[in-house]
Amino acid sequence: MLNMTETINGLKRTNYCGDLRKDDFNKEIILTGWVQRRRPLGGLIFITLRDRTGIIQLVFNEEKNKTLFDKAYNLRNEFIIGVKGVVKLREDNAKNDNMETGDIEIEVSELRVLSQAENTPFEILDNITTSEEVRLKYRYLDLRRPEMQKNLIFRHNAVRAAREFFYENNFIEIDTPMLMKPTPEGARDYLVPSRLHEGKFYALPQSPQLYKQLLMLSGFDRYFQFARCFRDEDLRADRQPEFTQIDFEMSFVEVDDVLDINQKFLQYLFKKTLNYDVELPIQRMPYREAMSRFGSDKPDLRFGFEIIDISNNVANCDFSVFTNAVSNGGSVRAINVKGYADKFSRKAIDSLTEFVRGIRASGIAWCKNVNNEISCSFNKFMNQETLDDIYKQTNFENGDLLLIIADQKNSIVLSSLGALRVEIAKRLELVNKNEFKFVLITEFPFLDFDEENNEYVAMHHPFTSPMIEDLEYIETDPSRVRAKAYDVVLNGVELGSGSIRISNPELQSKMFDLIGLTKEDANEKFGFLIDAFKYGAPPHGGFAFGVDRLMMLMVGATSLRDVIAFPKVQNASELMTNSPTNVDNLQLNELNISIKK
RNA sequence: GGCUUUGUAGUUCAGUUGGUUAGAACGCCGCCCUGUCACGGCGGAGGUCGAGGGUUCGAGUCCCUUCAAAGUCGCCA
Repeated sequence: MLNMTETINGLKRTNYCGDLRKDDFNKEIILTGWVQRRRPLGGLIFITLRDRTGIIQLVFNEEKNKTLFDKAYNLRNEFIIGVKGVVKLREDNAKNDNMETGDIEIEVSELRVLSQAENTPFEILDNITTSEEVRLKYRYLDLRRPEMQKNLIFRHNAVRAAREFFYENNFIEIDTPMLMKPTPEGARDYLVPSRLHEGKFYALPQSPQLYKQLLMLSGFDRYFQFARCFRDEDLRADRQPEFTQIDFEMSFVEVDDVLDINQKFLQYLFKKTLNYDVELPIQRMPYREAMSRFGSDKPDLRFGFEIIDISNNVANCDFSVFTNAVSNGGSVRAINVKGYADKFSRKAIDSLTEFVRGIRASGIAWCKNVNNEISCSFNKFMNQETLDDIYKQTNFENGDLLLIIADQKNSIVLSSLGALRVEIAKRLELVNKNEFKFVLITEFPFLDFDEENNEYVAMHHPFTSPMIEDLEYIETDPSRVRAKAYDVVLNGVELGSGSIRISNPELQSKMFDLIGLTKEDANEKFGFLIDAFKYGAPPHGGFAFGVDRLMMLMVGATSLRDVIAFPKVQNASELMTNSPTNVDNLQLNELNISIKK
């Protein structure tokens, strides 16, 4: 086996496979690449050669060179070869219109086998049906597939465009530490034990938040960074424990300035990489409006089915499910699946009910109008007048399906209807991957009430500035206070978030106070920041985009794993290297760590 | 931590109320083939049915435990 492999000495590549065209005919060229496919036809052998740019056909003719032909006969898929040859035009009847290089082929004069290859566990092709589990175990093979190469090269181009944008807009690129002080608030930290400080730990950054604010205090004015971030929380299709952010911060700005840079960046990026025009200004929507119309702070605006409050219409009917919800502080709300009533059989509605039960709603009440015949799951509980009132309120007409959820908790009504409208759009195949609907969600609540611990927590982070006009409620009605915090949402996915920060030390200590952080706690955790603010802080604010999510949407992938070279799977392990793993006691002893059995 | 789905050849799957030697396609190997490009034709190899235990005369199929993967709720300042 070994003596079959040859060296590359003296064989210097002149071209990439996918770049050659018919204008190159008669040129002598040298190519390197992977054997995509071998097609022997008796005295002729065709080889498709692949590199990162594409594929091209090589041809070997037994009559012209028997030794070379025999060598080519022994090639197999994924062998790595170098060839010298001449570009030939194909006869008209031998052209392949499905191939970029289908007008030409290479008549080979020299062949070197640079590496042999065993049969791969799956074929190196697009449109394979191989499970992700197998693909990830052999990720290095999966990454040979043109689709994956395309995704990662797209990502490279996007990152490059992003850097250009921020350079051109006067941002300074600065790295912040990967080993930093643990922050028990928010997501769980990935901890790193310190050898030199027995029993002490660093944490990997969840975000460079504090450092970037300090850079503003230092006067860098505009900073950005491609920041790797780590959060030890459970995974989702759009959530990896290790991810990349385009992180930036600006001084002497207000909300509008940050949002303006955001939308200009998106416009630049989409134009440069996809040649797609993002129209400015991007629509803005206050948090409260997003929640009441779409039941989500990351609404997908590619389809309708907005949420309609019918609490007032049903408050006095005889259906206790509705009346109980309303009288106990909750609500009854509906979405009108306009024009699709005939797509939802009784069974389909049952499965939607199952779906919402999974998100804590107790069930769905429904009305259906097919061919002007109305069927309704709750009409026996109310008079015609009330029904007509509901129909009018929801614009319920022939062909429509009305789905109603009632609960004593508004949050359950809204979030389940919000999830339901997305699920319905998915089932009706109403979502177009090539359509990009942006929305800027603004005026997030300043505080979030944690029912479990009966306390207020900062919704964004404790350095977020409240809106000045709401400050008067901060003692009397804290939940009413809105923050100068905003998100960018694309097609129902949160692409990133940011805020104007507090730059006044007194306001900052008030905020710590409000979220139940004592002076001592605050000093212990953020003393350096509080100190820093004493020496002067410019007004500042910033933002961070999730690069992985952005790439996922831009290439039309449904999982982050398709735009990350070596991703983690659902339980946060990596199938290829099989990490995390046990470490030997020597390593643990040095760190003074013992594992509890 | 909870819920749902999945696990059978290298890969993707089928496998009936529990019943003979577990099948197909693609891939792989061999032979034939001078214009293929998802080449074609003929022949062949390939299985711990995720693992362990149980019920049974008999288990891929039923039960229990466990492992792995996907989605999701909680969680993600």
